[in-house]
Formats: sequence, structure tokens, C-alpha cells
Amino acid sequence: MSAAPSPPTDKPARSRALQKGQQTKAAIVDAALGLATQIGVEGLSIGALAEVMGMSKSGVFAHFGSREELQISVIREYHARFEDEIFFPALSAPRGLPRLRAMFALWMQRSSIEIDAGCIYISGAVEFDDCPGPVRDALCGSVRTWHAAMKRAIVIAKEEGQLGADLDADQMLFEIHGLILALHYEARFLKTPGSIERATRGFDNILSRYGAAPATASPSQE
Amino acid sequence: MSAAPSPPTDKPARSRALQKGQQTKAAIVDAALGLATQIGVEGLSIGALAEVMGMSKSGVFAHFGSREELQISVIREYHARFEDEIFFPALSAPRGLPRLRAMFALWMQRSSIEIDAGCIYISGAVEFDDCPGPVRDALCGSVRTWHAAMKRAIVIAKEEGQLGADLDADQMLFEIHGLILALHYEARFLKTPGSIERATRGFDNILSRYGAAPATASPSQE
DNA sequence: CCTACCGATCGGTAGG
DNA sequence: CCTACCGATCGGTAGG
Repeated sequence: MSAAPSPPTDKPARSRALQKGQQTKAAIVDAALGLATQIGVEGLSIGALAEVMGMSKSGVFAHFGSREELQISVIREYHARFEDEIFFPALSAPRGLPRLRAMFALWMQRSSIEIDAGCIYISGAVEFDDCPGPVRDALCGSVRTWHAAMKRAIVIAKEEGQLGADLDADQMLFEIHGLILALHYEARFLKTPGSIERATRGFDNILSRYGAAPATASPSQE
Repeated sequence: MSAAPSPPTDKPARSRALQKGQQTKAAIVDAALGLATQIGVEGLSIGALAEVMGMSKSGVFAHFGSREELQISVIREYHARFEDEIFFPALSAPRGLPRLRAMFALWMQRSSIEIDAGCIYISGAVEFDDCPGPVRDALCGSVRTWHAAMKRAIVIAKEEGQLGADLDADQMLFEIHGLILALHYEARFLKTPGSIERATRGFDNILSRYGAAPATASPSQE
């Protein structure tokens, strides 16, 4: 909503009441995110969510006003966690190639969890590829933001001379993205063991093809 | 079913009646496949399918006995078409590397159609990764069959000396699979133009990394 | 945050 | 292949 943020008052009862409603909403979004990673954003139902929360359907509904708004809240929460776990930590690595490596390594770390829990950027792409609307736009926006961050790291690495000057950043990003998608496909659907290692090796292969020096103490190919 | 195939009789009425039922069923499966490529195998509903067919729900239902059986019929039909369009034509290319190239080229050709219509091996993986059962098994089996065919081509190319002797066929397959997945993701969801060309360049990159000579008259990087 | 309800749609069944 | 129906579930609303 566009309501002005309400400043904290001296009346504890009112501020506590406000907090209570927000806490409940946050708890619902948290539970919804848990459901969505397992069954997809499109599979989210208010009834199932209410049961998980031990609330009535309309009690859940009232916090969002529509299923669409619930879905968008879930996507925003996912985006925030993605940033917290991958994007921000990677910023502490030096610009360019080290940061790109950090992003991928953190992504792999997260993926080893997501193999159990699922990734809504991947399931959402399949669910909404033919369904224009605000949910699709929210998903698309989050993914694009993340892709842009990775591309920036690639471009900087190129400018710093850590990657070949003739490299096509979009092409490299495409190939890296493919590794992540193959990882989820093989690990989560086909249940092929060793997929994380294969994705990591694939990343090393791409880097070496694009002219990066081998990482110090790379664990692959041992 | 396990019923013995009924031999053609001299009574035209009966054989025509049999054909009629089978023709109707085939027409339903065809329409169902069209729906499934757009909205997914899980999104298939007997009611929607009946409307498309101009039939009653129970009229459609009677041909399958359950939604699950309908879904499996759709997957089998998809598998058959996949073989007809990619696997069998590729067999006419020489064993090894040329056949591998033919498989990928035919796959790309098919993908340019699927960007509009969707691929149930991709959407199905997301829909059924957490849903054990016969539908998932059918999907998994089809994908594994196709992966095995590609792996065979890679292994032969290696044995023939057309690819490096130290190559890991599963690793190479993983990377190729990633390109296909990235293609569908970017083209179908993000609507990024030029994704087919990127996938093709990615394939050339993988081949050259694994020691293949450049293809004769390769159109990439021109 | 609740109860009580709505119209629509789902997979599936009975009986023909 | 049909009509007519079932119990369950969906998103959403009314009213409190």
C-alpha cells in the first residue's frame, strides 16, 4: 500500500497491536514461502495455507486481499532472502572474477538446500511462462535483477583483465545459468547423484575457456 | 491393456467401430498433448479437454479411466513424437560426433517450435519432482531414454577419436542439457531474443573444449 | 481475526 | 458416448 509509515507511538498497546498484525502476516508469508518452494507459486492455495497456520481461510485471506497479492508477497520475500544469502555476501569479495566466483559458490551452497526445497525462480518460470500478469512480472523482475548482478561481475572481470577481452558477457551468463538449471533438473527430478560437483566442474570449464586462471586450491578434478 | 490384438474381421461394421473408438482416443490424446505443452501435464483437466473436443466430460473420461492414465498417454505420445523428430532422423547421420551434432541440431530445430508450445520434459520435471507415482515414472523414463541416446553418441565419438579420450561423457551431457534448459528459460520465460543462437554457440564451445574439430561450415561466430 | 456462505470447477461414479 | 449426479476444493464475499 502507499500508506505513510506509521511512526512508533508512546502507546504500547497500539504499537503492539500493529506489530501483532505484521508479525502474523510475516509468519503467513514465511509459511507460504515454505509451501511455494515445494509445490510452486501457482500451487499455493489459501485453504492449504490456512490449515498449516491453524487459521481460517478468510483470516489468511484478509492479510492479502487476493491470492495474487499473496503470491507476489512470497516472491518478494524469496527475493530478499536470495539477496541476503548470495548477493550481499558476495559483495565482500573483491570486484570482478573473485566476486563472480563467490556468487557461484554461494549459489551452489544455496542449491544444495534447494534440491530439497525447490527454487521458485525455476518452478515459477515454467508456471508463468504463458501467463502474463503481475505475478509473472514480479518473478521476471527478480530474476533479471539477479542476472544483471552476475553480468556486472563478469563485465568487471573482463575490464580488469581477469577474463578474455573478447568474451561475450551475455553468452557466458547464459552458459552459467544453464549449469544451475541442469543441476536442479538432475538433482531434484532425476535424482542423479553428484550433480553439484558436475555444476561446479562446468563452471570451472567455462571460466578456463574464457581465459581465467585456475582458482587457487580448486577442489575439482582431484 | 493386455488384451490380445483383435485381428481384422470380415465384418466391416465391427472393424470400423473399433477404428472409430481408437480414432477418437487418438484425437483426444492429440488435443491433450496440445493442452499439456501449454499449461503442463499437471494442469490438464478432463473438463477443459472435453470442451476442446466438444464432448462431455465422462465421454473423455471413459477412454482413460483416470486422469493419471490420460497423463501417461500424453507422455507416451510426446515420447513417440520426440523419437520421430529427433532420435530416428539423427540415426541417419554417421555414428559418433556427426550423430551428436545432428541430435543437437534437430533438438534446436524442435526447440524453436517448443518456445511457443512448451516442452513437457521441462515443465513436467518441475511439476513432478516431489510427486512420486506412475506419471513421474513415465516422464523420468522418457527423459532417461533420451539422455542415454545422447550419451551413447558421445561415448562413440570418444571411441572413434573424434573427442578427447579423457572426456567425461556424463559431464558433457550435463553441460549440453544445461544449454537446452537455459534456452527454454530465457526464450520462453524471459523472452530474451537470440537464445537459440546462444545455445548453438554454447554447444560449439563445449565441443571445442572437449577436443572436437570445428564443424564444417559452422554458422556461428561469423 | 471469525463463521457462514457464494458460484465454479475438480476427478470420478451410476446407469444407460 | 450421454445425462445427472457425488463430495471436495477452489478464490472470494458478507457481516461481524
